[in-house]
Amino acid sequence: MNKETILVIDDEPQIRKLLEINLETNGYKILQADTSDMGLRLAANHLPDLIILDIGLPDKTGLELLLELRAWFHNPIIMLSVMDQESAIVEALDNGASDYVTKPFRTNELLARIRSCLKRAQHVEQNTVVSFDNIEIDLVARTVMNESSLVKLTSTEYKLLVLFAKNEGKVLTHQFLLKEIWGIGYQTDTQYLRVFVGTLRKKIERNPNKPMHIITESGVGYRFM
Amino acid sequence: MNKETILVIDDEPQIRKLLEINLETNGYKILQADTSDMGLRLAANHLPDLIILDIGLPDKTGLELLLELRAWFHNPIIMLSVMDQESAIVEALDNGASDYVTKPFRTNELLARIRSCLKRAQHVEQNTVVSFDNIEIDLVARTVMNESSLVKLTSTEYKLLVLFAKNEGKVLTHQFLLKEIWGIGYQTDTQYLRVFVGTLRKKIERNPNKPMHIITESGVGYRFM
DNA sequence: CCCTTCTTTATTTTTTCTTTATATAGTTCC
DNA sequence: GGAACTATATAAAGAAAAAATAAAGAAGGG
Repeated sequence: MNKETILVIDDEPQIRKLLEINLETNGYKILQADTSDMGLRLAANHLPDLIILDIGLPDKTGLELLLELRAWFHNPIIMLSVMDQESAIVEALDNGASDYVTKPFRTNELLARIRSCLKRAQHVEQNTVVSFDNIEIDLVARTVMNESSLVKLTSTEYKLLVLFAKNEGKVLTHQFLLKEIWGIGYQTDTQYLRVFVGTLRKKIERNPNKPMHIITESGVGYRFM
Repeated sequence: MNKETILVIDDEPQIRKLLEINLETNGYKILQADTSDMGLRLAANHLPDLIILDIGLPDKTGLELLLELRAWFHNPIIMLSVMDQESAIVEALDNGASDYVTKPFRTNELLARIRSCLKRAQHVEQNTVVSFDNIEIDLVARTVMNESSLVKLTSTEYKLLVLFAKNEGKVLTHQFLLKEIWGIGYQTDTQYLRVFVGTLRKKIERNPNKPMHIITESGVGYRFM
């Protein structure tokens, strides 16, 4: 799984260092900014999964930056502040902050709040469905539909189909396919491919004798359309 | 617009009164419970938009109740507690609490956190009863019916079935299932799964030899339909 | 101590993979 | 264009892997 990226916007180096150590040991990738300008630029360029934003910045108030970010940035933003002033908390939360933590904060609590925010954000994630004409592959559910009816594929057949789908239009050589599915050392077993391409065609082609999706490139390999 | 309903579960009458006044003047409809049993019942019957849950209840710890609620209740739950212990906060947040506020709390901050939670909750439809063909799972009562007769499941079987039901249609890998039910470190004990899937099938499938609900995905895992 | 549930082991059954044989299609070269 | 060759497709059998089942032993709770 990919590391989640967290952007820390804070002008105090010791806070940044503290967060850097703690976040990195917990498996996050971390970006740092000490001004709101730099923070905005980093956020736009890297689209972090979460932003930790200090309210007291030199060039702009954290609240202003929060509003600018919220115009387009929809991932969680956790506000950080020495101010334990209720009105600041209320204002931040009402303007789109996902959470508000006052300094000095407890590391484990902050980490738990980060996890909580990230979990919530992830929930909205949609299914990744790839379709080609009559075929529909749902990579999350790991299902394949042919003319809207569920196709039963073995694990090798599924792997092969996904590999084809990910390289739509390209010619994939026998060597490449064999290496990807069976690993190195099987690169001469072209017959495997013929058998599996055969069964795949039976399962997903409208007319397996006249394949429209898995095209043979004689002497080279196959191409998926 | 309809008034949003908030359920307060707390055994201290003065806290409930305080919340009642503040929430009602802010336009919320409020329900009150002073025990976890009553809280659970009210939650199931009224499906409130948000729950405020005190961690120190007479009959059950707030964390236990949180876990029971989270089996089926997906709207925000804000934990309330006199305990300012970091481990309690971390535990609550990691087990599905949407936020955690320590007593004595500031009213406006709590209201802001309520607004924040309600804003991001997308009001997903939630059922306390999930059914599939001949199977009916009551997540509140923790009971399962097959052809309208009660099925006796062990706690592990129940957990497995709920996990399946919550991921209908998706292939769940052996690894994932083992991690979710038995925890990390059991990820090679595929045989456990076979045994438990076997007993589950005997209890919920019309014809356990031709399962229609728990489908085997050889080499990968299982899929619930 | 009994009963329920969980864990292990052994055995059978099912599914998938690999291999072989043979038919069919495609290429090359005359 | 057609024979000779090469590459591909298909079918099917045997081997291997995975899954299902049964049942015995262990653990834990009342």
